[in-house]
Amino acid sequence: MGRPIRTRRQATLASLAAELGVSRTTVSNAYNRPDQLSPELRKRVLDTARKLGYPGPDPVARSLRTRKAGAIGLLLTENLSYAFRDPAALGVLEGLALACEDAGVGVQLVPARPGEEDVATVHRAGVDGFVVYSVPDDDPHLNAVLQRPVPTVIIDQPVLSGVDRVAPDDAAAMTTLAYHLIELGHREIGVLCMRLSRDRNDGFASRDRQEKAHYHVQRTRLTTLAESFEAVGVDWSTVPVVERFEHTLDEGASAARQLLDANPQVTAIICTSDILALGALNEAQRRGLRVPADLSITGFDGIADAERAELTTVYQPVREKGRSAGNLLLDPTRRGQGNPLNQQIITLETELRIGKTSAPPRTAEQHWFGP
Amino acid sequence: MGRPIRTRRQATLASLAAELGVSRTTVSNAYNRPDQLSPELRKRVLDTARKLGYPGPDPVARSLRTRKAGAIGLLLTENLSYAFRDPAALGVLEGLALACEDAGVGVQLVPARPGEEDVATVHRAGVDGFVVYSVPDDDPHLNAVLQRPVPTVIIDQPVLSGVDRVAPDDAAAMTTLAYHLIELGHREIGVLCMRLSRDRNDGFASRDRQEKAHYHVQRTRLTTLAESFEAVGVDWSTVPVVERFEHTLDEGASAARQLLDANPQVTAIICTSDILALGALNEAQRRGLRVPADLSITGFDGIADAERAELTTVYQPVREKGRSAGNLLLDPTRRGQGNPLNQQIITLETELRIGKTSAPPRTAEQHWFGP
DNA sequence: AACATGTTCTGAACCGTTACGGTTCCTAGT
DNA sequence: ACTAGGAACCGTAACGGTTCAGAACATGTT
Repeated sequence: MGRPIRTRRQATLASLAAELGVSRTTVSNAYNRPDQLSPELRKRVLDTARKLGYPGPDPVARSLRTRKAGAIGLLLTENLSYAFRDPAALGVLEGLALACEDAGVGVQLVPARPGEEDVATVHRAGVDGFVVYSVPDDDPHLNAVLQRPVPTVIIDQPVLSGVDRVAPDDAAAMTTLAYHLIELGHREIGVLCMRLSRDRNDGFASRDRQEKAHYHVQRTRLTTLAESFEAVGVDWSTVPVVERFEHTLDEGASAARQLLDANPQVTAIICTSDILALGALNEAQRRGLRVPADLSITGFDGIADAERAELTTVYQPVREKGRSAGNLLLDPTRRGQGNPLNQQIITLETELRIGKTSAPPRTAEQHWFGP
Repeated sequence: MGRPIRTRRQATLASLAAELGVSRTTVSNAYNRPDQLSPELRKRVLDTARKLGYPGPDPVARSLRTRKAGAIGLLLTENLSYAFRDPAALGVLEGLALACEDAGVGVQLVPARPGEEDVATVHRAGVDGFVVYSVPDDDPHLNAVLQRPVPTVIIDQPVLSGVDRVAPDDAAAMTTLAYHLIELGHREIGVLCMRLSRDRNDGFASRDRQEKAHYHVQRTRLTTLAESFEAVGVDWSTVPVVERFEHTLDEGASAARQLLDANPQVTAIICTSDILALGALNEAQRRGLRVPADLSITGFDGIADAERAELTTVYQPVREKGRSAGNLLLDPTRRGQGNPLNQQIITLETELRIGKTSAPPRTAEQHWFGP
C-alpha cells in the first residue's frame, strides 16, 4: 500500500460522510469514540477512508474546535546553536521534553532570534502554553508570550506577577560558594561572567553594568557575590569582573587571560558557569599556574564535564528545571492561570560540590618564593 | 500594563469588529495587511483590542484557514534522553532547528515512545511537514507519518518511493574505513554495533540478525563491512559482532569487554559509532592494552569527543543533515511532493579521518613476546 | 400495553479566522 | 460634468472538524 498520490482535492470528513451516507458525527466518532457506533459501521468507515485516501481528522481543525493544540512552546532567545551546545540549556530542554512526552504533548521550539524585534513567530505559534528560558528580562519575545492567553512558566527569570516560575535559589547557592572561598581565605578574587545584556560587551563590566544586567541569573549571581565579599570587608568596586558575550570554553579562557593579565594578584577566579570555569582552567594550565595551589577556580551549574574535571562548583538540577516547568504547564488541576492568587513558585535545591580546584590561597610567605 | 485577568470569555476578532462597528475583514487586515486600511483606523482597532484584551488573531484558527501551521514535526523514535545525549542526533536537531529558524518556522518534537504502538500523537501534530530521523524501518510511527498528507523528509533511512531523503553514503564511507584497516593488515577483527532491532539484544549478533536489522544505518554499515572483509578472504561468519541496545560510553566499554573476553585474538575493533569506540577505548585502557600498538579501534560519526581523542573515524556532517532536511521541507519551489517524479535524494560527503587509534597489527613474531 | 433503558446515529451549532471578489468613495484628469 | 483609478472597507463563504441534545429503533420489565 504505497502512499496515495495526492488527488485533486483531499478528502475531508464531510466528503467521507457523504460517500458513506452517514453523518459527519458518525465519521468523527469512528475515529474518536469507537464505542459510539457499531463495530461494523466503524469498519466500513475506516475502510472507505482508506479507499478515498482520507488521512483522518485534520489536526488543526481539531485543535480549533477542541481548543487544544497538543503542544507547548519553548522560547529561548538565544542562538539555537548556543542552546544545543550548552549542557545546562540542553538539560532543561531534555527535562521539558521528557515531561511532555509522558503527557503525549509535543514541544515546539519557537523561532526567536536574539536581535529580532519581530515577535510574529510568538503570536503565530499554535501551542497550549509556553516555557520561557534564559531570555533577557527586557526581551520583546517574552512580552509577546505574556500577552498570549495561555499559561506560561518561566525558568530562571525574575518573578513576574501571575506567572509560574521555576528556578534554583541562585542567591543562596552563590552565597554558599562565596563563603567556601572566603573561609579558605580568599580576598583577592576575580570574576568571569556570561553576557549581562543584549548589547555585546567583551571585557570588564562596571558595577553599574552588573547591577543593571538584563539577564536575571547573571545579575543575581553577581550581586550576591558582591554582598558576600563586602560582608567580609572586600571592596567590590576593586573586584575585576570580566564579561563574555559568547559562552564557550575559548571565551572562558580568553576572559581568564584578560583578567589575569590585568590582575595577577588574584588568588581565585569565580565563574558564573562551568563552561567559563573550564575555559579558565585551560588558561591557567597554559600559564603554568597550578590549580588549586596557585589559583582557585570555581564554576556554576554542575555539568558532566565539570564533574569529570573535579571542578568546585554549584550543582543545580537542570533536568528537573525543565521537567517541573513541563509538569506545571500540563497539570490539569491547575487551570485558570494568569491568576496571581494561585501562582506557583518552585525553588529547586542546589548543592555545593567541592572539587579539586579550590584550596587556600598561597600565604604571603609562600608568595615570596613564587616565580 | 499587567497581563489582563482572563475575562468571562475571550474577545475574538468578530467581537472586536462588532465593538468597533467595522467588518471582521478590517480587523484581520489591521493585523495582517496594515496597508489595506488607514493608519487611523488601524490604530483605533489596535487600541480597542488592547482595551478588550484581545490578544490578536488566534494562531490555530489562522492555521486552519491558511493551511499553514508554521511548524514542522520531528520524529525520533528513541528515548528523548538518548537523542539529547547523542552528539550525532543533537547535530541533526541543531541543523534542522537552524534551517527552520531562518524561515521563521518552529520545530515540534513529536512525542513517540519507542515501544508505543499508539500513533495518535503523529496524527494530532499540527505541522506542515515531517522530518524522520533514526527510527527503525518497521516503526509504526514512521508509517503514520507517511500517511499524513504533508511533505516528509527522512534522514538516514532506506529510500522510500516518493519521499525525500538525506543521508551520507554510509556504504562508501564504511568501505573506505574497512580498506584502511585491511591495508594496515588487519584480518582478525571484531565489531561493536548499536541496536539492530526494536527488541533488545545485548550480546553477539548473528549474521542473520545483522542482515535483518531494522535500523538501516546499522544494517548498511555491517553488511558493507562484511563485503569488504570477505573480499579479502575473511570469513564473516567468524567475525564477532557485539550489539548493544543502549548507546553510551559504558555500554561501549562493556561490549568491548565481552568481545575481547571471547576473542582475545582480535587486532582491531570496528565500532559503528564514536560513542561505542570511545567506550571501547576505555576498556582497552582498563585492560592495559595499548592503542593502537596492541589493538586498533575505529569509530564512526566524527563527533567532537572523537576528535579530541584522536580516534580514527569517519566524519559525517551531522549538522548538514538536519539543515538539508529542513531546507528541503521548506523550499517553496518544491510544492507538490509525494510525487515520485521529483523526489530528492541528497547524499552528503563523508571523510575518513585517520587518528591515532589505528595502526598495523602486531606481527606474529611480535606476538610471541606478548604477555 | 405502557414504560424505562440502551444503543446507534443525526442535525445543527460552533470554533475563530482569512480568501475572495466585490462596493463605496474620493480625487485627479479631461 | 464625467470617468478612470486607486484607497478603504465589507459580505460571504469557506477552512475541517467536535459536540451536545435528541431522534429512531430495538430490547427488556412490569
